[in-house]
Amino acid sequence: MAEPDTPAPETLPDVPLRTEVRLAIERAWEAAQAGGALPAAAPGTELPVVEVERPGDPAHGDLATSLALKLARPYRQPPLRIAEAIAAALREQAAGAPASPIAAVDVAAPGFLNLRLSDAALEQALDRILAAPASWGRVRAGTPRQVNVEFVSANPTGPLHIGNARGAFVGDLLCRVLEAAGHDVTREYYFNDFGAQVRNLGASVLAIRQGEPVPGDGYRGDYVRELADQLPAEVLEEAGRAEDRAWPVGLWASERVRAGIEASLARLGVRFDVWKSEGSLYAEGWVERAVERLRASGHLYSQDGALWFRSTDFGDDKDRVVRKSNGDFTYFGSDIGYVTEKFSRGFDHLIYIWGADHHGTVARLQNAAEAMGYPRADVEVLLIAWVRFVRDGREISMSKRAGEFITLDELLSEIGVDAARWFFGSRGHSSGIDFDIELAKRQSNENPVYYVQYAHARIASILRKAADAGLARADRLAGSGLLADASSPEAVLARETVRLPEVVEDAAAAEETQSITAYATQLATTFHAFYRDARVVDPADAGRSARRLALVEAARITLANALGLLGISAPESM
RNA sequence: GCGCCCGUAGCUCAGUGGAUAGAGCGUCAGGUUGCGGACCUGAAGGCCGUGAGUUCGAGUCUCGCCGGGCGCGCCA
Repeated sequence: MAEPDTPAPETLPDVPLRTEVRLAIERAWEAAQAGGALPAAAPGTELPVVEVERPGDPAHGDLATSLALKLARPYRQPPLRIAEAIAAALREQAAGAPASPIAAVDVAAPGFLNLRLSDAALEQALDRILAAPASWGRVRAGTPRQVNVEFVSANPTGPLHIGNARGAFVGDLLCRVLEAAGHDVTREYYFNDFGAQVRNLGASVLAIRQGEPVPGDGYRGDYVRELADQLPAEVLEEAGRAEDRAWPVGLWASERVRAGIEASLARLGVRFDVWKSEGSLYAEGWVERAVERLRASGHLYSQDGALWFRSTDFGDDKDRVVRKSNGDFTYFGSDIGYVTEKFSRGFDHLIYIWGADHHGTVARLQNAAEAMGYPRADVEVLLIAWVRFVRDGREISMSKRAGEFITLDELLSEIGVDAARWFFGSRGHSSGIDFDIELAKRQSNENPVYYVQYAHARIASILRKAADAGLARADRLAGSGLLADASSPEAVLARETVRLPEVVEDAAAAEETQSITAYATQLATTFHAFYRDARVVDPADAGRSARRLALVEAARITLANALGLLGISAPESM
C-alpha cells in the first residue's frame, strides 16, 4: 500500500474515525446494491440506518456493524450472504483508496461485519492530537444549534443548598458537552424577584432587625440574621416610608442573596451568561404580549374571574390558569412570556433543567409553546431526579424556612469540587440517588476521579523525566511503525486514545455525561497497563522512547480534555 | 385513583435492540533490584423486581403485576 498523503494535521476535519467508517459502509452498501450483489428491498419494508459500534470483545475488531442482520428481512436473504456482499464491496473500496481507515473486514456469525482500523489512520489521529491539543475532542455538530440552557434558577431567598447541587452540575456538564459537540450554548439563570417569597424574606429580615418574632411562614437560618445585621440604614428608612415595608427590604435582601448564589456557583466552576429576572418579563411586556397571542389564536377563556389556557386541547388533564381572579399572573403566566422572550433572542432550542417535582408542569409549558406556534420538540425539559441526602442514616431536610439545611459551600468544603463533579457527572440525571455525606467524605479518597487524575499526573511525571534525560518526543507518528504489532501495548493505548470525539458525540446526542466519565476511567486503566508493560524513558533506545513519548503525550492530552469537559482539573502532580 | 420517574453484584451506579451484562468501593489471594504502589494481576459475587408479548436477537421496546420516589392548586 502506498504511503498516504498526510494533510497538515491542523486542517484535518474533526470527523471521528467511527464516522468515516460509517460513511465507508454506506458507500459499500450502495455499491453492492448497484453492482447487483444485493436484491431490491421487499416492498413495504423499511431499510435500517447504518450504525457502527465498538465491540466489547477486542477480538471482534475495532468497530462493528450489525447492518447485515437488519437487512435480512427487507432483502429476504440470509444475513451472512448480505454481510459477505457488503464486505466484498468494502474490501474493493479500501483497495482503491490508500487513505481508507479500514484495514481489514471480517464477517462473523450470525452476520456481523467486524472492521479493523488501519495503522495509518490511527497514527494520523494521534498526530492530529499532538498538533492541535486544545481542540481535540471537539466535534462538528451535524446541525449546530443556538441552545438556551436554563438551570438552577433557585429563588434568591436563601443560599444554595446541597439539593441544588445536582441541577447545577448536571446543567453545567450538559452545556460543556453541547459546546464540545459544536453547539452555541447560553447558560441562563431565571430568578423570582417578583412574588410573595421576596416580600416574605423582607418581612423576616425586618422582623429580626427590629427585634420582633419572625412571622410563622417566614425565613429563619443564620443567613437571615446576617442580612438583618447588614441591612443599610437607607433601606430601613425607605422601608419606613413605604406602604408595604417588607417589599424594599425584600428586594435588597434577595439581591444580596442572589449575589451570594452567584459567588457560590462560581466556586463550583458554574457561570451563567444571563441572569433573567421574572420582573423584567413584566416590565418589558413579554407576559402581556404572549397572553394576547394565545387569546388571539383562541386558546384562552375566562371563567370565575380568571383567565384560563385550554391546555386540554393539547392533551393535558385540565386547563390551566394564566391570570388569577385577583389580576395577578400565575407562575405559568410568567413561563409563557419567558418562552416567547427566549425564542425572540434567536434560540432554536430551549432546555429547561428542573427538579423531578416539577414534572407536572412540563406538559402545560410545551402545550402553550405549541399553541403559540413553536415546535414542541424545541422546548425540552430535563427532569433531575431527587437526591436524598443522608447523614448517619437520617435524611436531612432541605427546607429553607426551617433553616436546617446544608449549604452547597459546606458540601464542597467537605468533598471538593472535582469529586462532586465526578459524582454527579457519572450518573444519569433521571435516577434517584442516595447521598450519604459521611460515606462520601470517607470515599472521596477512593473516588475514581483521583484514579484518572493520577494517570494524568503519572504521564506528566514521565514527560518531566524524559526532558531531564534529554529525550525528545517524535514529531510525527504517521509512518513510524509504532503500531506495527496490533497486540502491543502501544496499539492498545492508541486505539483507546483516539476514541474521545466519538464519546463526546454520543454524550451530546444523549445529553448525558456518564459515557465521558466511563471513558476517562477506561483510558486511565489502559494507560496504567501500558505503563506496566512498556517503559517510556529509555536512553538506550532513543527512537523508541521518542515514539512512546508522543503516544503518552497524546494520551495525556486526551485525559486532560476529557476531564476538562467535566470541569475537572488535570493535575501535573498530586 | 390518575400521571411521570426508578428497580442491574454486598454497597453506589454504568450499560445508543446485538456477540461471554460492566465499573468503582467492599471481601479474599497475590505482585516492586527500573519511568510515581493514589498502581497492577487474579478470585468470589447476577433467575438484570416479576409475568407475558414483539424480534433472527430484549437489561434495553410494548402490556400487566409487585415494590420505591415524585406530582396531581386561582402555590412557587
